[in-house]
Amino acid sequence: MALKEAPHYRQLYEKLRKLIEEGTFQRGDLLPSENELCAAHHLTRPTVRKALDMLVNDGFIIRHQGKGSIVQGKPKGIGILSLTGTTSAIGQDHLTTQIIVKPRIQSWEQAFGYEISEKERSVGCIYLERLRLINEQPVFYDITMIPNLNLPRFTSRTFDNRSLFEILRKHYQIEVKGGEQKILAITADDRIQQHFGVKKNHPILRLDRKMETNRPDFAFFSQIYCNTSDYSLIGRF
Amino acid sequence: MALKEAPHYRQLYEKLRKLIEEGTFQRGDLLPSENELCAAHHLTRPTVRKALDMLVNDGFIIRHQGKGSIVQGKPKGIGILSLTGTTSAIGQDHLTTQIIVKPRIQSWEQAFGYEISEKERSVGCIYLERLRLINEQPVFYDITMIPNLNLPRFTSRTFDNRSLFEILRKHYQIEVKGGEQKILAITADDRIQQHFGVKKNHPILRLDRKMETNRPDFAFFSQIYCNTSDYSLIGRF
DNA sequence: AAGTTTTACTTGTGTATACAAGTGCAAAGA
DNA sequence: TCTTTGCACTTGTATACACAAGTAAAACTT
Repeated sequence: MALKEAPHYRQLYEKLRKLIEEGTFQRGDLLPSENELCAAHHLTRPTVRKALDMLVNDGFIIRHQGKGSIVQGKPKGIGILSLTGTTSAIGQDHLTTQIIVKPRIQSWEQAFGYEISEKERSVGCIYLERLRLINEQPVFYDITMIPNLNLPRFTSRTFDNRSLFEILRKHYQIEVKGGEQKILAITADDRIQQHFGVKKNHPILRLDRKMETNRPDFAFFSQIYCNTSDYSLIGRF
Repeated sequence: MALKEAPHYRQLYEKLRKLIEEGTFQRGDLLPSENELCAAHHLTRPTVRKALDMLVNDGFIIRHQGKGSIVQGKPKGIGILSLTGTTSAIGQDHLTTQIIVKPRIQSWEQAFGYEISEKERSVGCIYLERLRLINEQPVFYDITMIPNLNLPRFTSRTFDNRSLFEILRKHYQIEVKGGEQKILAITADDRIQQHFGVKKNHPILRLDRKMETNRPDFAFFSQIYCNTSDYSLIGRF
């Protein structure tokens, strides 16, 4: 069962996306024109335009008629983790991750209010808890549950420096395409108070999320507690 | 200065969107096939597909190869977190709006932490405050600031039943295409305590948003307080 | 030198066509 | 009767082309 090759427009999208993420194209740069991309990749304009449309949708570029495609840079926050704080931009340097509960396989009946299928229930889930610190200050506490389906060696991987999304992308070709989320404000309970070092009644943001992926029947779930007193969440919609 | 007609794919998108919003097409229904839409509207498939692509992006339909375009209904509970505006959140029946500060023109220097241009500053902004209730229970309090640019008769319009987004769409052909937001959890201050009828230290969700529109240099701003104790925000990302 | 027009680029919209690939059902076969 | 095949439908991908419309700079005119 050979993997079918991705369509051309998707391949081009991936290439360009990578070039932007790696910084070859910087914010404010002009992408090669559509016709140049056509020639370079032996494609026709509608195909090239489809790839560019995807980049627009994902916030990597904007286009101006008569001018060209202008690079915006990596979109901030498609999976939460972009923040803005009193201290300005946060490079990944200042972000550290502590694994509170190492990835382990366990049973589950549901996931943060989201229903799971019979199959997902029967295979169990990969469960982990992480604490994220920015400048040594705890900001996120997240609990993740992933159906234990075709993820070899997952529990033995390291999560220290990379985001979960990136690991899924690189090693398993799983791309988060979107999802559903509930957001609410709560007060910290005992456990969260401890992790965040805050007092009773401290306001905390909670996100319950279902992440949908490029695999049609594969989704996973997270519950995330955020201390937003110094770093608020930012994102695009 | 005649208004230029919208492109065909956009017109078709509007038509289909309306049919879905009005309930002519219900969740689970199949839309007419692409070829049928071509014949009915005298368009070619690429044009029709572009309209359908937009409906997919906005969550109104999904498509299955070999089957057809399946109506999803109005994008879910989203309200605040997607482009459709708050009125589609619950079903308009249970949602009422009280205008706390009627739309008025006033000066501004900035908008909830977002920078504004010199021109925007000089023309002033349309300012309004609204309280939204779900089943007679106050849930949202929002402050909106809109640059006072080419919006005739705006301050005299009624906001009772329609969302702000819809008014901008219908009367000014302004469509919110996306935006940026900051989300944080806070505790209710005196004013919010009063509006929501909650105690001190009650956790409240606050969103500071910049809304970008189809007009390149036109954006507006909202700050939204949400009492999420009974209704949590639902959204897609 | 300053203003205007032209020109050569860019992206935006739209048509016409072809074939691939998934779905569901009806007809033909065992 | 049950299974398989085939067909008619659907959406997915891709080519090739044409013209509209916005942008910027070169070329021309005054």
